Amino acid sequence: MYPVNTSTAARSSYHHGDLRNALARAAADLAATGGPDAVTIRGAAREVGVTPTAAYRHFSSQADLLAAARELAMNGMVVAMAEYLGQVPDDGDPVDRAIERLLSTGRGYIRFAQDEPGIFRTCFTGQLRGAADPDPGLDAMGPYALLGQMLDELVALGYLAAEHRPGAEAGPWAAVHGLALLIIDGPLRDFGPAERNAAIDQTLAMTVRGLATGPRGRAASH
Amino acid sequence: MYPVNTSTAARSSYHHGDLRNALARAAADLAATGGPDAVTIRGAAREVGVTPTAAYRHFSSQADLLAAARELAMNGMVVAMAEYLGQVPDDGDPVDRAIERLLSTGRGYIRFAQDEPGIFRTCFTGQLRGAADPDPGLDAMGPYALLGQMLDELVALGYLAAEHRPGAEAGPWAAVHGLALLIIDGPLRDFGPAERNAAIDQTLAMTVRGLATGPRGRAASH
DNA sequence: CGTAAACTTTAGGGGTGTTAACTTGGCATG
DNA sequence: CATGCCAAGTTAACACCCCTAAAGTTTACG
Repeated sequence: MYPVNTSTAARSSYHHGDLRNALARAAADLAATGGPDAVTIRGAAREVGVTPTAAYRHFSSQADLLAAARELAMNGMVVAMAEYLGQVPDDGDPVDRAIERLLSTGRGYIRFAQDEPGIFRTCFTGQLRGAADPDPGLDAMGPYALLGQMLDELVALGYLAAEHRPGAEAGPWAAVHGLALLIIDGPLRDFGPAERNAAIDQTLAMTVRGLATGPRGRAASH
Repeated sequence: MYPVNTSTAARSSYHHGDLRNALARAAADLAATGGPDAVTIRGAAREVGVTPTAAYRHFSSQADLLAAARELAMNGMVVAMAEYLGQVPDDGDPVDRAIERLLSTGRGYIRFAQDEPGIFRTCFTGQLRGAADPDPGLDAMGPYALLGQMLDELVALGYLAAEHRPGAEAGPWAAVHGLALLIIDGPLRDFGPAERNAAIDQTLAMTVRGLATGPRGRAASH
C-alpha cells in the first residue's frame, strides 16, 4: 500500500518526495474531466495513492488545492492558445494580418473552452473572494496580455484610435469569454456545430467592427 | 415543531399545503446568498422547517430543486431588467432612443449580475447536460427575447443592416454576459467601481459600434 | 368511515472537508 | 555511531452533504 509512482521525481517508499506537485497535477486532471467541482482533496489524494490528510501537509484547504489546479490550467490555456495562434500565416496586408491575429486569438480562446471545458471553467469560474491570492488577477492575465499586444498593433496601424486604446481589452475579452461560456454551459450549449460557428463568426465580426475607430478602421468595412 | 408559515398560502399544521413552492422559494433564497452550490435539499428543508425526506415528495433530486430555483431566479432577472429598462426616457431621436434602450438592456443585465451575483450565477452556471429540461433553453430566453426586439428596432431604423440581423443576438449577448462574469467572479472582480464602469462603458460602446452596419449606422460615429 | 396523500421518524450506504493524535523514517547533531 | 528531532505520512473521528428505503402518523376528501 505504498504510494505508486504516478509520474515524476518520486522517492520510492514512505516519503513521496514530490507530493505537492503530484497532488496539483492530479487536481488538474480531475478538473479537466469534471470541472472545478471535481477537484477534491480526497480525489486527488486517492489518485496519487496517498491518504487524504496527507494532502493537508501541502495544501491548507480544498480551495488552496483548487488554486494550484487553476494555475496549471491557466498555463495549459496560454500554451494551447499560443500554439493555435502560431498557425496563422504571416502574409498579406499588415492591417488584415493584425486583424487575423486578433481573430485567431479569440478563436483560440473559444476553441480551447470547447475542447477543454473542464479546464476552462477551472480557470475562470468559482473564484473565492477572500482566498489568499498572492498576485491578485495577474495569474489570470495570460490571455489578457496577449490581447493587449494585438490591440497595440491595431493602434500602430491606425485601425483602432489611440484615444480608445486604454482599457480596450475589456470589450473583446468580454465578447469571447461570454460566448465561450454561453456555448459550454449556457443557453447556447445545444446549438449544432453550424449555428455555433455562425454565432462565433458573428460575435467576432461585431467585435472587429466595434474596434474600427481609427482612420484606417473606418475605411475598411469587413 | 410544526412547520412555520414562512410565507404564502400554507395551511396551519401537519400538512404544509404549499410545500413545493415554499421549498423552491427557500432554494432561491439560498441561491441568492450562496450561489447555486448553496442550493441543497437539506438546506431548503431546514429553512422551511421540514424534514429533508419530505422534500423528495416534491423534487426528485437536488438537480430538480435547483432547476426550480433557477426558474425563479430567471423570473427575478427579467423583472429586474424590465424595471430598469422602464426608466429610460422616451424622447429624442428614434435611433438614439433605440440605442439607448439597447444600452440600458445591457446595463440592466450587468447591473443585475452585480447586485445579485448568486441569482445570476444560478441562472447560467452549472447547467447539467442530461437534466430533464422540459423546454430546453427556452426558459433562459428571457433576456434573449428582449434583445431580439431591440435589434429588430435597430433594423427598422436602418442602424443595423438587415442582412446582419439573423443571429445578431449572439454578439451583444456574449459581450454583456462575458463582462458580467468577468466582473462578478473573474479576473475583473477586484476592479474598483471606476475601472469597472469604464470597462462596462467601453464594452457597450464597442458593441454598439459593431452593430452599426446599416445606412444610418455608418453615419453616426458615437 | 376508510382510503390515500402528505409528512414524519429511523436507518443506512456513499461522498465530501477538516481536525486531532499517532507512527514512520530521513537527517543532523553530539 | 547512536540519538533524537521533526516533517511527512498515518489512522480515527466529527460534521455535513445526497439519496434510498421502510414503517409510522396525521389529515383531506370521497
